[in-house]
Amino acid sequence: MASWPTGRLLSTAARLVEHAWVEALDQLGLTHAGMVVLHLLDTGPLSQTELAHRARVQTQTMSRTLERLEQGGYVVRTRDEHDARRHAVARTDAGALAWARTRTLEADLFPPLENADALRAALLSIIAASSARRW
Amino acid sequence: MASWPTGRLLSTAARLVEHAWVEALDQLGLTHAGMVVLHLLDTGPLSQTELAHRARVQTQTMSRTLERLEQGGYVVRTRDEHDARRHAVARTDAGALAWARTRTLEADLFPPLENADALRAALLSIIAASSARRW
DNA sequence: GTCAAATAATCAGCTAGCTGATTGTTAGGA
DNA sequence: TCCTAACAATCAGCTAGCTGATTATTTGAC
Repeated sequence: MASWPTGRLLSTAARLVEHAWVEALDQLGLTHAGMVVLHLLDTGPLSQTELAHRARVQTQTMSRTLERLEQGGYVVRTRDEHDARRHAVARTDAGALAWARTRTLEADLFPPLENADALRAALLSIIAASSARRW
Repeated sequence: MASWPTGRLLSTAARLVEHAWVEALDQLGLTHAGMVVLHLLDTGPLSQTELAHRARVQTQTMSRTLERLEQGGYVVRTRDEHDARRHAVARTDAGALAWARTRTLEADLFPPLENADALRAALLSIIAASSARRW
C-alpha cells in the first residue's frame, strides 16, 4: 500500500477515520454532514447556498442534509423577508445542545500523530488548490 | 477553516481531490472505485473478499463495483473450481488496457506539494491506526 | 413596464460507502 | 453421517456526494 498514489491514500484515510464518528453520532441522532452544519451555524443563521459554499458541497446535497436536520428538530428554515428565494437556516435549542455535546468529538477520536501540524498544513493547501476552480 | 478539526479537513480534501479524476475517468467509462480494482488485479486474479479487504471496503460494496466492471467488459468473474463459494476475478484485455491508460492519472492530477512525503507518512499511519480494529 | 437573465432551492437519478439479512457452499464435530 | 458453524457472495435499504433539469423569485436592461 506504500506504493499507492497519494490521492488514494487520502480517500482511504478519510473514509476510515469517518467510521470512528459514526457510532458516537448515531446515538445522538446525528450524522457527520449534520454536525458540520451545526458547527457552521455557530455564528448565526445562514442561507442554504452560503452553508453549501462553506461546507464545500453542492446546494442540492445541502438541501437534503437540512431536510433531515429539520425533521430531527435540530434546525429551522424560514423564508427570508426581503428575498423570498432565500431560506434562513437557524439552529434550534436542540441543535445547539447536540452541537455542544459533539463539540470535541471529531478531535477526540482522531488518532494521535507525530506530525499533525504538517498534515494540517498539507491538507489546507490541497483544499486551497482544489477549491480554486470550484468554489 | 483553519479551525476545523483535522478529520474534517481530511474528508474535505479527499472529496475535492476526487473531482479531478472523475472527468478523465468518465471518458474511459471507468470510476475511481473501478480503477482501484484494476490496479489490485495487477498481480493476477483474486477473490472478491480479498479484493474488498485490500481496498479497505465491505464485500457488499466490492460486489457492486465488480458487477459494473464486468458489465463494462473490464473484468470477468468465474466460479472457483475447488471452492464453489468463491469467485475468481480477473482483468480482461480491455481491463488491462484501461488500467494502462489511467496508470499515472491519480499521481498526475494530484496538486504538487512541498511536504508530500510527510503527508504520505501521516496518511499511512492514520490508515494503519484505523485499520487495526476493522481490517 | 416588460421580459430575459441570474439566483435560491428542489426534484430526479446516478455511484460509492455503510449495516443487516439472506442464500449457497464448505468444513468439522458429535 | 449429519448437522451446525463458518465463509463467500448477494439482496435490500440507508446517507452523502455528484450532475442535470425544474420552479419560483429577483434583478436589470431595454
